[in-house]
Amino acid sequence: MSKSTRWDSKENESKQLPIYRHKAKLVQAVKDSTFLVVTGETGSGKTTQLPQYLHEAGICKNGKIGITQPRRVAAITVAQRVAQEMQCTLGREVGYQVRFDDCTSQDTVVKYMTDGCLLREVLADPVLSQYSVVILDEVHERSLSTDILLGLLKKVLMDPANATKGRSFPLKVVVMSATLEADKLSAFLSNCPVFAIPGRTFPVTCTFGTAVGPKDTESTGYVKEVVKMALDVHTSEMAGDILVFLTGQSEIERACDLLYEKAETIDYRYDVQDQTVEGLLILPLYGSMPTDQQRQIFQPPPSGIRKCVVATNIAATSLTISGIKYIIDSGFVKQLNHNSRVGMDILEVVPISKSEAQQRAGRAGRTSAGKCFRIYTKEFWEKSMPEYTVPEIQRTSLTAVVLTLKCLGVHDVIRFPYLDCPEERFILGALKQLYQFDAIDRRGKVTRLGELMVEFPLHPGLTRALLKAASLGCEDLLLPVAAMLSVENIFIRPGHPEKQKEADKKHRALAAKSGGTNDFATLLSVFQLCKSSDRPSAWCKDHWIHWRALKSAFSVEIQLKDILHRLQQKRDFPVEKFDGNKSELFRRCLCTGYFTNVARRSVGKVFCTMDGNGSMVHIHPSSSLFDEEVELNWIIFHDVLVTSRVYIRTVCPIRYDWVKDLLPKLHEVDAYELSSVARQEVTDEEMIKWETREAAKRQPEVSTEDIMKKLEKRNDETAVSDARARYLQRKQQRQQNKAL
DNA sequence: GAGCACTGC
Repeated sequence: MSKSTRWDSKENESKQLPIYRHKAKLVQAVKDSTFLVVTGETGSGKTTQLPQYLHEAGICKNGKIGITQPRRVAAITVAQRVAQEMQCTLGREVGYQVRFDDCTSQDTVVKYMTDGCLLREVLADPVLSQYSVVILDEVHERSLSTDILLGLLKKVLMDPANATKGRSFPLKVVVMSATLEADKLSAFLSNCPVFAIPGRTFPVTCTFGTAVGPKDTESTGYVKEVVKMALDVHTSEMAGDILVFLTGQSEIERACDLLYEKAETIDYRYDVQDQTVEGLLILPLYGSMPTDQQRQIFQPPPSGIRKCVVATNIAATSLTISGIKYIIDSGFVKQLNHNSRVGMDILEVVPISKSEAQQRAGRAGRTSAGKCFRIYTKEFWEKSMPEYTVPEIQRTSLTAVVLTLKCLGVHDVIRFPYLDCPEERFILGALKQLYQFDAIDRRGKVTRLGELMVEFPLHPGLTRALLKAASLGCEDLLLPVAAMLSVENIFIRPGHPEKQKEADKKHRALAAKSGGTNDFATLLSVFQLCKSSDRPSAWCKDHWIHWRALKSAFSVEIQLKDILHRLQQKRDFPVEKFDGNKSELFRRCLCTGYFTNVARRSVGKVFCTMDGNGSMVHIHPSSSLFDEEVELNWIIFHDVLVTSRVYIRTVCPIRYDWVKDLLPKLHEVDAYELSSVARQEVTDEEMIKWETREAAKRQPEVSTEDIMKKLEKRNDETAVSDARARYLQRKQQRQQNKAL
């Protein structure tokens, strides 16, 4: 086939897309208004075609067309396809930019990118002077970055003073979403026009089951039910692959084991409805699985064999498997929720939303009509499942977001135009933490340190520790640690008990090599050992270390180092001196970033946090401090894991002296007082009043009683009663100790 | 004495 005919067929293909008939009207609609909402289900062609139409219409003579995607792979693959359709080399007229991979050039006019990348660009150029059109795609997914971009663009463009500032021509914004959220988006963007494009998907019939009722919101019995249903489908439905949705790795492995076991007993002569079906291929799928094993999922099964993929939510949006005709939906998902009261992120299993259930069902109708079997009852659907998934911005810690906004000149972070407002206490919590890290001052203004911090793609605490290390000239200790802590868990723990023992032994040995009492030091040593190894991937395999994760830690470390060196070129980068040994230096730097996560020994392996909540936490058995006998009274920790207990992982022993001056800062500013700072409504009088109160409150050592008083003032009943219960418990314990 | 979904900069 010659090149031109191949392209002709591509062109015909794109002419058959539902969007093609609306080409002229769509281009006109973009020209006519500042904001435009475009809706269309998957398969309408909006992502690949609209940028081409706008390019053809000459809209990019002033500047680029930028299209955001919530995921890297989407940005890359769509750019590849569009470059092919436009017959140009990828990276020239059509390009993409994602973290660690910039495939654009001077000529690039159609630029696909991740939403996070565009947000970074806004930080450097708030009016996006390089762009003539910005298209936000997949807005219904409500990713954190997309939500922030939406608010920023609204704020910039709705204010006529901003619209022309720094720009010589107007910016157009197109917001693309699935049908459901269209009206809400239009209303948000001052009732801008909505352009609806019909989709091109096949019908999926859904049925409800009997296994999970509204009272079973926390049961895990659904694994068995899901397996039963999968076998039922396999034996009674016509040929076509099955996709099962569960919540996590261990659950998936359990389900697969059960399926193998039961599938063996099937007699294909009598048990199976469709006689062309002669076997079942069972495949697990989850994010931390090795990539080559993931690839297997996409290969079509041998003739006569039905494929059954048992997956996490990764199969809902990130990966598309062709040939799926049947969906089995457990109705649950694992979700990370921020709890502002205890200041912790907790990963929990929760019922999915109705819109998410529809999204899952839709995975069966990509190539032909399909069926979706929900194992939960209609009553569960009505009573336990919310209409929509709570957007990320209402579920996560906002510390980094608030700093970003403040650096963009948005001082009033409470009345910022959010599509859905986060709870005020989430914002106040973020402000409090930024203040504790010296990123903002008492009036809520970004400090010099805050300006440096915003440059790093890290959690603010980690950034704080890194900057401290840099000012002391020991950044080489912290850069790898920061990189290791910002990628997925690098320690592999297999399911089988024998291998588990072996992996644990290797991990313990690695910890021992770095002293055996500091998990952060272990991370540093793993990073260094692997990096200096001749065959790093083999080294990882031998030590039960996740090679893919470590590889990305290597890239992150390089990126962080680049950012740091760039900032150090500037004149006023802080420089300090320190006399002491390396281990102390290392741990002191960590303290600067983790003094919000200090805990003191209570009894045995139980520690008590010092953040005002006084929560009881346990050292996780994976920590090298778990079976350490040495006297540890004070520790800092990286994160919390709530399972059968409240566990802290990645732990490091410290001395009270190192944090004693920092600790009062934890109680110095109550979130309530910061609320006025957040709004920038403080008058001088208020400020003086506040300062006086603060001065009165400042005491050499913070006692539990003080924390109690503060909590009571907050009028947060649960917090108070929880804290009181804990306080009484501790008091009792002290008395018992005294008696002994 | 162990249970981490998924993205993204």
